[in-house]
Amino acid sequence: MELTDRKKQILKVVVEDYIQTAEPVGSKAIAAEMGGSVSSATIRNELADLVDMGYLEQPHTSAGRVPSPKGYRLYVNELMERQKLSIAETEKINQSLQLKMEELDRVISQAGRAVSSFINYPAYITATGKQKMTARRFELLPVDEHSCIVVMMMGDNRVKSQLLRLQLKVDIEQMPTLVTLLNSHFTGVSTDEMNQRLMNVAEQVPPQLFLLLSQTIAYAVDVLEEASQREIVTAGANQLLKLPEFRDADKAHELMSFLSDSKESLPMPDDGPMKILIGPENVSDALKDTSVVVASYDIGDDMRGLIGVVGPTRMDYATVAARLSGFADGLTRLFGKQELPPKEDTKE
Amino acid sequence: MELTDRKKQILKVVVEDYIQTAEPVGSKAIAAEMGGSVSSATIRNELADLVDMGYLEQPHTSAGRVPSPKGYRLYVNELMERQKLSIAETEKINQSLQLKMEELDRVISQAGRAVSSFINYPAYITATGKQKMTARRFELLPVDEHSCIVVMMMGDNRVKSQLLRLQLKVDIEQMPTLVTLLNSHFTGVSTDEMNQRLMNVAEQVPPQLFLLLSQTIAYAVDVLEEASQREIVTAGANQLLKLPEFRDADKAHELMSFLSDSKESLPMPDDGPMKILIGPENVSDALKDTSVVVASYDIGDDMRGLIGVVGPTRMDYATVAARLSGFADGLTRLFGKQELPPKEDTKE
DNA sequence: TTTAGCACTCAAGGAAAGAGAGTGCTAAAC
DNA sequence: GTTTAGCACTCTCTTTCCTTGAGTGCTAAA
Repeated sequence: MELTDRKKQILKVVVEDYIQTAEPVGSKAIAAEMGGSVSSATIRNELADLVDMGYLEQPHTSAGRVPSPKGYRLYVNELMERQKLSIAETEKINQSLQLKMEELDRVISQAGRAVSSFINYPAYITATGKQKMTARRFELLPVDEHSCIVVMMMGDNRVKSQLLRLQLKVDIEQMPTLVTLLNSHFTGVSTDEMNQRLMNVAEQVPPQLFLLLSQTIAYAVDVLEEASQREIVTAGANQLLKLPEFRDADKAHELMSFLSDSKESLPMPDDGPMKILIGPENVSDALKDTSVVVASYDIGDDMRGLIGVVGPTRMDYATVAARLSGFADGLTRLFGKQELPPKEDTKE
Repeated sequence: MELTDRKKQILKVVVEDYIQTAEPVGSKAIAAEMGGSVSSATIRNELADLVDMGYLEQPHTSAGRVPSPKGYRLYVNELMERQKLSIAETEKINQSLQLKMEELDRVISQAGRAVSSFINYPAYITATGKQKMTARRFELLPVDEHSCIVVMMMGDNRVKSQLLRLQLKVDIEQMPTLVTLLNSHFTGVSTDEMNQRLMNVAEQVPPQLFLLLSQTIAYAVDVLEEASQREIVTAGANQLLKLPEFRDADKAHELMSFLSDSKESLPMPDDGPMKILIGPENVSDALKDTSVVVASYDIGDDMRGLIGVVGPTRMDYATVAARLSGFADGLTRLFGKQELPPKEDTKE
């Protein structure tokens, strides 16, 4: 059977109507929406065809039609009109991204909340480095006999620091030696390699310095490993409860638990600026009845973030896609503008 | 009318039964649970009295009895047997607090999740300084001509640092002057005062240094203000959906939105190690039908944290109280052990 | 003061009936 | 061949009514 233009148009109407009302769409309503150029009986014939072809489903014999995942897919690929954001909306997005440039994590979690509250679905957000994070530079600042501050600059120019308590007193004069050693042997290499090298220099360094050295490396390894593992933040899960498809507490609970406990299995496509996954296209079982829209944004050169929203398959794809890519652009701009000064290597 | 011992015992049975089943408790069940020493008819008489006295309520004429807030209050104050944690439970709590001592924020949010998942109710957690945070020491590390790292140690010995981009080139030789200035004029004072002093020194400092100085102070003010404002983390809101009193999506949504949006109005008592607020004893409207149990824990000398759980008035107060104080103790121990080295002032 | 007995109340659950939305099919019209 | 009007049919949803059963309140006796 052929998918005529009229069939497509009807499909479009069904999808858009159903997205709004969450109620099966009847032939009469479709006829009305199409301007009365054809009668409801004609529509009925077409609808029957569309059901046969798998684009629509019928909850029961005497109900209207509901789009199938295949129907949504066609809609998203061909029928949907790409929406443009209104100036007001763009304005609002940018406003909600007027974040002080603090720590990356914090910015991200705030952005996640902003996305969720603007799109009205639960959102998740993450920043992932394309490669393992390494240290670029170390510095030790003596505080007193018992403690010193370790400062580490990472590959992405973020700086982390902490107070270290010294187990053994260390002569302040020896600090520079240690810093030189740190910067020459422990920068630009993986955490495994750092541990390795620590072992290697063990004998060349006086014991009380070695203790401090290994504390420093332990700290560095911790921070680096945490930084290179993607942290996923979710926000706005409670938005689900407003949707008719999640009025059932069990369903809502299942999805919300998934969102808060098993974030790792949320879709993380590694290509393209935006991806839409409809119902069964999702791998995770918990998402089989939901759709996910994910967009990516850039953080400097070698990092990349993802923002996604999760909603019912009956999702307003056009609006969500438009807004989400608005946010992605906003974040790209945000990071491009303020962070990551020119990347000259500064190892001495 | 007098509150005889038997009445109290009956009240206790009603509360404990209702806590478990969430169903109104009938006279027959109570009689059975009391060992058959009295008949259900006698219980009925007593129940009628307890209703008159306001300790119990009757959903409708022919239903069993349900504790009123006043009844819960009496139960919590007098009747409840303080539970001790089993060794296994203590073990489990300590295990879940085996957190690497990273940034305070991160520890706290992880602890919040642990609390929630161990107690099975939504939890909130916060760390609040008793006083405004101040800077204790500054350091500037030149990176290259365009940037330097600012390191600041705060009053609680936490260290924060960030890369600053310089608008104007700064002579490296001049840095020490600036550091001395920072440490002599901008440590130990409020952020307002810092801004004030910045204005005062404006004329005594060469312009290109002043720019860097003001960037540094701006960063410091940001960090300090953020550190002294209580951040409240909530976790496990989805636990609500398992409870029969929140099967209704609207109710659940209302409370969950409150928990995620208006955290500031969660109960934050400033005295005593533990506080239990039952139903209408809560100030916030959104919590009028729920109970809150809050415990406090210590972080070093001048900071103090709060963990609370939110649940239905029908909450297993004995267990929750025991577990929560187990967590509070665990956190106190955690912070006492690792953080905050001896507090000698190290300003030069 | 306690208890047995009994009539009474009320929510919850199920069956039956009616309403309404929408379909599928047929036969006529274009 | 396609479109349309007409009509019987199907199925859900809502309402109503009835039944059931847990639990009470009251009375009178122990």
